[in-house]
Amino acid sequence: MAKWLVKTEPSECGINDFAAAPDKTIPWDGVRNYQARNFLKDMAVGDEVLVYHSSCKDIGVAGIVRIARSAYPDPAQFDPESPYFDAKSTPDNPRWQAVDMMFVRKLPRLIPLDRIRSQPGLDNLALVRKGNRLSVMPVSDEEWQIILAAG
DNA sequence: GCCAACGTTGGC
DNA sequence: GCCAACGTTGGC
Repeated sequence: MAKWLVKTEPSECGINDFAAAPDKTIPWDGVRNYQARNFLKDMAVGDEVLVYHSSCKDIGVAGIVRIARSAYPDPAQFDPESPYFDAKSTPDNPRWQAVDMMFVRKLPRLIPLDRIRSQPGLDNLALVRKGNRLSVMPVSDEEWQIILAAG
């Protein structure tokens, strides 16, 4: 079972939104980067995902969710009203994918980015590499352990 | 708010 | 196919 990390702005959709509706699936949509999209396609039901809060006051890993539905065409790409609309995408040949996620748990304390940065063994994790903007990334079992142990 | 780093676009 | 210009990301 693979493991992942996703970045999100908590003002948009953070761990608290999952915690507030623990029995509901929440679509993870709006990813508009090809590399991230390809990782979404690799996600399988049951995979666990670290939820990382970015562009906010408390930056870091805030909780864990899991994949409830594997990749399907992101409906937002077909909606002209949506900020995620993509005129070059068609239902026959959709560019962008979404998955559904579900709450697992909130960490007792957020694991701040600088804590994660200071751990040895995370050199291959895109999150801590300089200038990295990838918003969906794989996390190895070892990296997963290191990150959670830092909390 | 600043700005470095990045991905994408589009002219050539 | 190259690459400059542009818009966005995201930490600080």
